[in-house]
Amino acid sequence: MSTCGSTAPEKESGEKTAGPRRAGRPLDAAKRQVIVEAAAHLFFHDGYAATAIEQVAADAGVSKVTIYNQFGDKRALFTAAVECECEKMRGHFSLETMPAGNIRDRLTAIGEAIFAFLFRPEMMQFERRIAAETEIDPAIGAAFLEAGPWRMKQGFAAWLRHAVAGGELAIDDPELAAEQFVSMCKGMGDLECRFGAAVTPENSARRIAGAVDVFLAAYDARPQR
Amino acid sequence: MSTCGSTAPEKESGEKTAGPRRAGRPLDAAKRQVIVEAAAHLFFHDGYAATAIEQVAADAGVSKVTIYNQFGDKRALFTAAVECECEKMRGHFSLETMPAGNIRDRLTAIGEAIFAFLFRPEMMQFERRIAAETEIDPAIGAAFLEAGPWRMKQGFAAWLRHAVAGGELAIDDPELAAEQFVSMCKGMGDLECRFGAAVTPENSARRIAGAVDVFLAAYDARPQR
DNA sequence: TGATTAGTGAACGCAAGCGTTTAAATGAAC
DNA sequence: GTTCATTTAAACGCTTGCGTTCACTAATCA
Repeated sequence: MSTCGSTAPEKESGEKTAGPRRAGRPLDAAKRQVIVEAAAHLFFHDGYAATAIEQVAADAGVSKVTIYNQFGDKRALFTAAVECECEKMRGHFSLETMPAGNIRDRLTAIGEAIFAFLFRPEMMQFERRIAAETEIDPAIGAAFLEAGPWRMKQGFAAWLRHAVAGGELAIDDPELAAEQFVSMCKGMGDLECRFGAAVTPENSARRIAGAVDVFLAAYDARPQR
Repeated sequence: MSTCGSTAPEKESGEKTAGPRRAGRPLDAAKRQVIVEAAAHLFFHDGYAATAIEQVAADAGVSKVTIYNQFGDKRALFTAAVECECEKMRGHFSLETMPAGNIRDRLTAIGEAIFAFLFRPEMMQFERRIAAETEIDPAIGAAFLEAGPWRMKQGFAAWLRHAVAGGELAIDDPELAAEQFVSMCKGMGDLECRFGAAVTPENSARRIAGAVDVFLAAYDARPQR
């Protein structure tokens, strides 16, 4: 459980501008946290429009007025939920703990890890919602790209650079190569998932194996034959 | 302008079941067509929830009651709009008219055509909407996959098989290879577009060129060196 | 202790929008 | 020409849900 929201950067829009010190009872940070958590769950499960503030209040065990007190309006609450989720995402994925082995096995493991991470139902839901809301507020989409895909791409590109330095791979443009590998792993599974078709484990395995094959055909520094 | 809707298959839900012949004034097929057209525009531009039936009626130059007469309710109208759009899509993309040249140039041309087709703003909008509504009605997503991505994949796989038969490419699994090529062409441009980031022509060109390079490294039947 | 602010629960005002109804006009079939 | 269903315009009922107000209680600062 992360602490996003409890130390939120005090935006001016709608939220009370907390000066050096205010008289009277302070805002309850714990409640704020519970509210954001409940809101995130509902927003990303049911959608923005389909989520009623009253329901968020009920789930959070809090009065509706408290929500308006803390966030100002529904959009601000949604933004806070997105920030919270992005914050969680930042910590979630890392390539540090990948197993050893030859380059082929390691790539396969990475492909599987990426796949497992991206294709979780919650992640698909989250992506769908963010995409829908990006039209209304582009900053939401930008925050997601920064926290998720771009960050991941940089991490994987760094990993590839390391393998290049070690003489295992020969890559001119690691960023591009990173995109290519991840894209091939996803293949059409991406679309199928988003549009409600079942993605079978066999298909996924085939895609990952195929991605490794093609990737190594292009970038292996010491081909087997 | 296609004629989708005017010869709709007379679903039982909400729509009048037209037997062999009914007495009185028949439903106006031309109006039905105009309504679907207007509805599609609004639904895919503003979203399902944000589209008011009254607005559809106004845009179509038709009474609201006529819409309820023809379609029954809002969801049925949306479904009709999706079917109409899918029908249009079926005719739109073909690889028949690709230019001649060596395999490298032809692949590049195909990559560019695919890219141009998929990244049109209307297409991105359409995809977003369909994804959002798939949760409510999975049949909508399935219809889209059938009419769009899967169809396209089959077409491209057939093209690849042809190139294999001609001795230009060496591919075991053309369906998988088709996915890989298209996925690499899209790269992260897909995500960036969906989440509101600008996709520069330079990046797109780089992705397509990179896709061709990697694809040929893996599948070229007669490598240059 | 007293001022100030947050939290609660209930009620309200208000706007949007779906789907229906009415009464009159239109148009196709027989 | 009669018959019957569709079309139209306007109005209505109804639901949902945002955001606010009120009276009251609880917590914190000075």
